[in-house]
Amino acid sequence: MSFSDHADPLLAGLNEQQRTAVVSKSKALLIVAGAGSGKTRVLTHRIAHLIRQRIAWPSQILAITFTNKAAAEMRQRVGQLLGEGAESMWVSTFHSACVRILRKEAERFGYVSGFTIYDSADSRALLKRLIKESGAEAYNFTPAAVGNKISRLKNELKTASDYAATARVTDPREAVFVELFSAYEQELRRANAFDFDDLIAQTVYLFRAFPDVAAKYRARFRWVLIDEYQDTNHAQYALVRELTKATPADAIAALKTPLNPALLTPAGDLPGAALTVVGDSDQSIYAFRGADIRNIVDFESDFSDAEVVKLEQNYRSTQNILDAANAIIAENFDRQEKSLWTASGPGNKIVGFAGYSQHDEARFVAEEIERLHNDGVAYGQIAVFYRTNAQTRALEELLMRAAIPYRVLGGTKFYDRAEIKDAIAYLTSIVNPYDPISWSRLLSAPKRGIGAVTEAQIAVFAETNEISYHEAMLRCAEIGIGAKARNAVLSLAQTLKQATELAAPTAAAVKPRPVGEILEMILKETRYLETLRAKRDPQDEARAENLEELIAVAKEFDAANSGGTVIEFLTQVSLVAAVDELDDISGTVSLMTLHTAKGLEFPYVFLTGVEEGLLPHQMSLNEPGGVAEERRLMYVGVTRAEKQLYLTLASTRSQFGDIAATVPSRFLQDIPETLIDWRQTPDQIGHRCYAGGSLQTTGSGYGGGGSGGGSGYSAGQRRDAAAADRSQAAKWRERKQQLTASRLNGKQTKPISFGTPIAQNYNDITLEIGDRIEHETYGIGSVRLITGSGNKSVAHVSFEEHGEKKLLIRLAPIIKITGKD
DNA sequence: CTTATGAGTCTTTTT
DNA sequence: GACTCATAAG
Repeated sequence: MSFSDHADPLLAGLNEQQRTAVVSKSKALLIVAGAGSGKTRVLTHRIAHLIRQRIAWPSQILAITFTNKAAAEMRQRVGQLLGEGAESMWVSTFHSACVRILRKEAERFGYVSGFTIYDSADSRALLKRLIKESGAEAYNFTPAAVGNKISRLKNELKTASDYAATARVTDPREAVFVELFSAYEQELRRANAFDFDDLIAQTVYLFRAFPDVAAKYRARFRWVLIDEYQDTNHAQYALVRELTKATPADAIAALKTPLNPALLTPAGDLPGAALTVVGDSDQSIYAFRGADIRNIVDFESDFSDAEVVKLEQNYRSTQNILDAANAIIAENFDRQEKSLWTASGPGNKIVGFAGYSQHDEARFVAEEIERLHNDGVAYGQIAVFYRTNAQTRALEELLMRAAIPYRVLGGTKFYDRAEIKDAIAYLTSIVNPYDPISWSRLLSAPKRGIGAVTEAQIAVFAETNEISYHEAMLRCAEIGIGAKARNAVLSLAQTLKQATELAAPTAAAVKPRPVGEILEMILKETRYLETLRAKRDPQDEARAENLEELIAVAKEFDAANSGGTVIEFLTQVSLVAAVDELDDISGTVSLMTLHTAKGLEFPYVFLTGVEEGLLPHQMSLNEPGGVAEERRLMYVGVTRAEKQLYLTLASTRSQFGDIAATVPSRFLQDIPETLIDWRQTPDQIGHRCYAGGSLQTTGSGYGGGGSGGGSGYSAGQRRDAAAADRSQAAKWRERKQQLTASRLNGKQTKPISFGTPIAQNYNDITLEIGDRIEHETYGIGSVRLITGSGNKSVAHVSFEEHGEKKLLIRLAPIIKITGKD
């Protein structure tokens, strides 16, 4: 501690670089912050410093973080440093900030402030309809694929007409895609809805189309700070540029409300805001979402007077962990040289463990956690990471068996559950009765005798008369719907009307009711909870409980936001991220994907599934830069650990009941051997085991990818395996066949409920036209036609009592009685 | 119109 | 293996 600490308590305990970053007055500041280098601390202290020194008012600060959780934390920490005055700062994610701006300015460009935010499921539902309507199925378009492409384009700030201008119109597929894209844009607008990507892109368009709006926000936000800058995409980058641009004098003069003259230059211009970005290109892991690493790499050339501060001292991990992390990331060639170091000593070696199967791996994790816990480590200090959500199954199973309290972050999110989406659809529809997605969803939740036909009739009526779906329902007598359906529609319409009245009373003097109350009223009137409870299924009981939980969430919201509207509640709900759920981790082990883990730290970290095909993931291998990104992902995972890191893998991994041998991750080999203390090495359990005997059950042809020799394959089989390995598509085909085969085998060994003769011939008969067969339920019939081949052969059988049926020969419960008559 | 069943499809990461 | 989709039966 030097004596200058006394000059400014905000600088106390900071190192040289950190201080430089905190006090910098640069208009453009890049803080290159290695993992664990205290960047959150630097950011919060920088903001506090700006305010404390009267360089900025709190209201002039816009700080963008990656998650709402991080935002809340930052606001709280700044508040702590200052004692007060942090309320008027904007601290939020890109998405939340944009929603706030859009809600305020929506009317300017034909939207309503109560617009709906479509999540990816909503977008897909809309696209599905559009694909069907346009007949694009013929071109093999799937909602997911179209959605991804549209998302990519929107992240590049390309509209449908932009794209149409560059697309090869001669390609019919391209032409159809352009159609879909523009239909999608139109439908969103008509529904008064934005998708996730729109939130950013439309804000950029808003600023570009309405200079006075842009000027207003530029004048307000004089200090813009962006965290995790390496994960910004082009649209976000453009947004930052728009916000921090200088504004010419004539645009200022055009403003309705004049600006504080102190902000302007003598010539009357508004200079650009000061921009601080924090990031680490080694931790860029969202390229699949359009994140462009160049945003951070090119920062210095983007802003000619940029100052760069590098934070390389790590305060989080032991040297052993850092050495491993450095060794892993050093293999990425196009990076800026940076090496983390710590003063905290080598610490424990990394513990490695290779299990026989994912269960074995999970068992090790569970046992080790138990051991740690017995040694006095709190569960909340332990985290388990994995590459894919599917890996949670084995982990959860073993943790549960060991009675270890755990919590899965992300995964099947609360708000993704069907019953929750149903309830949310009601609220959404109340706020935005023009939104077809939520309306269509609530129609049959719960089932009330309104089917596809009735729905389509009402929808058409609403759309042709340009009225809301609610209004169309009220007027359903004009449509000519059957009496039974009509009653259901009318009663639902009444409920919606009542709810709308509660949420937004027509009389100005009446105050809106709290969200929890409205939700309860809807669930009561629609008898949704009642219907669920009436069923015997325990799953439905769980659903009812989830709804109760949602009501509790709504009431919590009401309590925390007095006078909070349904719109605000919905906004909050639609923008929650996985980590935002991480409020109380004190008593539980945390399970999460490597992506979710970014920005977090834990004393004890298990990084599981360190295998080829998983980390790096199979899917990344064909993508340009894919493996480099996977490497960064591994780096992120490793650097989350403070005290102790575990790296685990399994020599076989089964997905979908099909067991495959695995190969240790290439990243593992980059870590110096001396850093790892193997409890069980991959060699100990390696390929010998795989080659030993399990091959019979997994079948031939799937042994490629390095499992190599030593097996009982014939030369021909091995050649087959190699050939299959050569092409991805062939591999998939091969694998699918095995899957089918293994299922059939499984069935054969199980006791079969119907007559034994059928069981014996279950999956291995050949049929010809004219054969007579007996089916378990259809009885006797004769084969009229055979289509398809191999496993997929289908017999068209005409049954004596049930007419003609198509049966998959391998699967159908049939027995051949006689040959041709 | 709803529900049950069988077949077919897709498996990376997420604001 | 989980989920969706299409189809047939209730």
